[in-house]
Amino acid sequence: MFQLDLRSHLSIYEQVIDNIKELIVCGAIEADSKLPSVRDLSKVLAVNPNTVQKSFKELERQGFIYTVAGKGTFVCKRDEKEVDQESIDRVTGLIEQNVRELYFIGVSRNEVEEILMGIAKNSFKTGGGKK
Amino acid sequence: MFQLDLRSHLSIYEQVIDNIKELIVCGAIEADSKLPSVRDLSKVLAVNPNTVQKSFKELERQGFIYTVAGKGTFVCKRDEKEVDQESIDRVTGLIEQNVRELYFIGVSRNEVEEILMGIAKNSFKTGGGKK
Amino acid sequence: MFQLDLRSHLSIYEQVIDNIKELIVCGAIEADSKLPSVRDLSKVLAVNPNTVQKSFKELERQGFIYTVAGKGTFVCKRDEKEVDQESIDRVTGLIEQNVRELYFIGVSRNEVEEILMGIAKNSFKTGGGKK
Amino acid sequence: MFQLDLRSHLSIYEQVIDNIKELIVCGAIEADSKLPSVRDLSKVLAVNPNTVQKSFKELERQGFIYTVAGKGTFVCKRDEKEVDQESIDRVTGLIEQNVRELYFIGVSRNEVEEILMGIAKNSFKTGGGKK
DNA sequence: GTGGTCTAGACCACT
DNA sequence: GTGGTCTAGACCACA
Repeated sequence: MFQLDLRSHLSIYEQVIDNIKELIVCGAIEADSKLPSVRDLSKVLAVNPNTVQKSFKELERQGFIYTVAGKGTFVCKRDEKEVDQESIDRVTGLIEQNVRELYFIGVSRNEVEEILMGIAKNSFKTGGGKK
Repeated sequence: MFQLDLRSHLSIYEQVIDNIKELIVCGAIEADSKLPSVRDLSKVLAVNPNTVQKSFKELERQGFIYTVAGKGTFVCKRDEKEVDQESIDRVTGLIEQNVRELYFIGVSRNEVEEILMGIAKNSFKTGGGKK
Repeated sequence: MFQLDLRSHLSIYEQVIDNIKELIVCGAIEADSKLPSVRDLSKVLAVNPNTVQKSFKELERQGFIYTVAGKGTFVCKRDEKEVDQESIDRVTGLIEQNVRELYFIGVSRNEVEEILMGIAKNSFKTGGGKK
Repeated sequence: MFQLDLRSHLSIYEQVIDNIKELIVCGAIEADSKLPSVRDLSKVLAVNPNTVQKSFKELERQGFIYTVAGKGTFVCKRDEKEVDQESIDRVTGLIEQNVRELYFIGVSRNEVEEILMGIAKNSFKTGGGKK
């Protein structure tokens, strides 16, 4: 499914969150399809089940998955979620942070703008938009 | 010079790094000018000198400052840092991921574009650019 | 009769209890009228008969229904349930606690009053009252 | 500080959340004062430190406390929090649930209204309002 | 078999 | 000493 980077400064459960989120967001996992069980995924990743569960809990809190007791964990449909300002702010903050990092690296203002405009256009092709 | 947010979940030494980077990148501290000493800065910020020392070490490793034994710590010229295409690609990838997440959350294409334009402009004000 | 929310974090047998209670309290099911059998209801709801059985047991324990061996399960008359002051005090205390939390969150007095008025009216429509 | 009810159907970490929240909301713990450490509280309550930490994490998420790494956990000032619609909805939902329970117990509509109005007035005296 | 909770430890970074 | 993370188990209710 994906691999963990044990040397990363991100904790394991954060990596699990990011990886699953990416799989969901880019459409690699279909809506309402079942995720691997906590136990199975923990075995595959060779980590403790509690760690995986912590990730699942957070993913549910953020509205990416839902759990059905005794059945498993499933991917949310996009349409079912109302646009959540908190999430928008959170992600916008992450982008700002990354843009600052671009400046730190030494990218000029114009280049940053080009990068952002490029992303706005390309990501639309793959990620789609509301209308 | 700047203020720390003790409540932030970023550790103090990371905040020190980020703040000094910010000051350097936006030009508030000129190239080759001297930074406050570890002892002075630790007093101003009311933190342990070890914490400041750790931040300076990391800033030096990242090529933002250099130390002259017995003299102090100084800011590197921007040109001395070569623009690292690999880093740019990595960060650009992260931003793309975040933008996909925005689409998934339900943000429309136009809104995403507005957000990106807003960041491009605001981050320039505070984060500065190469030219 | 009613619908289950498999995604709810309330267990199914609790949902069955709540829904039947609701139907009884608002008068949708008359006193002494017969409830669907465990088997029938479990088919309609597409759940395990044991789950429905468990709900009926609990509803009987709480005094909402009674069973006649070989005949079926029936709804108790409202008057047969005595109003329990202790329970009222307990639940009232919980509501007071919630209201304090609203104030702490920063809701103004007027808004709290509006919220309470709204609940008093809406819950009557669906939840019903004694007379 | 408070006591746990091991026979309650609420899990331990939920009881810890509710108890601490109540202490904060009714003003028993002053703003910016330090809560017992995770380890200490876990000893007092005779539960596992992880259980207490789980409660603290959720309390922080809901905006009642904040943590300072290496220092401890502290109570948020009310003024620092912007009114959070999500929290209002959550608490309003809890009140609705309790009101339904009142109807179930057999309280008449008029009595429920009286109870709610009484709470609105009394809780204002102790809990205070925004203006 | 599923997720949810909990225990009794451990190690880490930070203050 | 503080919170944050993680492990390797265990038990529970539920389906």
